[in-house]
Amino acid sequence: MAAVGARPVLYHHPAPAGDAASMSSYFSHGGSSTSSSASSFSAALGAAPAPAPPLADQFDISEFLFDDGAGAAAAPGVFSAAADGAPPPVPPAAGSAISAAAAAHAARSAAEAVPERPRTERIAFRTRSEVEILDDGYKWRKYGKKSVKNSPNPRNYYRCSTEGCNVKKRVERDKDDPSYVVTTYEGTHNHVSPSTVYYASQDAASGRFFVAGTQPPPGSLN
DNA sequence: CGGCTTTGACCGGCGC
DNA sequence: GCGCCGGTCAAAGCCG
Repeated sequence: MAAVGARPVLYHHPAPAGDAASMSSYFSHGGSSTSSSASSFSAALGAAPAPAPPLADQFDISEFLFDDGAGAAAAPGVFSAAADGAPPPVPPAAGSAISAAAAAHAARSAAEAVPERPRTERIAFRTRSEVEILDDGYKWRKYGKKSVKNSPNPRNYYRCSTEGCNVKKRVERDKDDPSYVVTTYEGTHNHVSPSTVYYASQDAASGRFFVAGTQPPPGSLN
């Protein structure tokens, strides 16, 4: 249930066993700086632009940190094609669904004159959660754990366990507020989530993103 | 029995 | 050149 693989397509897992995370919260898109104007990305499933849902106590994405080391100033297509080396067979539907937001992001990045960077997409967000394993619909295998210098909390390393998919994620507790979990995704899945896909769309007037439904929004096809 | 987690070792990059 | 640090590997153990 969270935005995965640096794209505003939300995956909802039907039955998260044990953890409280259904992607019913909303989150902010804070541009390239970690905590600035966290105002432009709000997602609400189905209807209203969402006051805090009942589950917010357990799962609440409070900050959406776009930490793309990806050179996102390139073409809008980078979001679906930029995984290390091998162009992933992203389904057309997903590709088009992300284009609107990708374009918006690319435009923003271009305006900031991002210098060349390695082509690895990275996206980080902070969630308020008791559990560190957020069920985002993908299957992750843990491959490492490390205590890092600037944090009293260990950092856990996960890799997507789908064959051929080398997306990684790091999970660690916020050193300032242990009730928050900082999750960093790196790379792009070259397969679809086994769960339902929700497509994001952007409101032209407010610039806000929202979940448009389970089919590509009409205006999102470039 | 297969897949996953755990955990210490190892390695490469970077700063001093 | 050296030491530190973050990231990954891989063997062993655990669990369903």
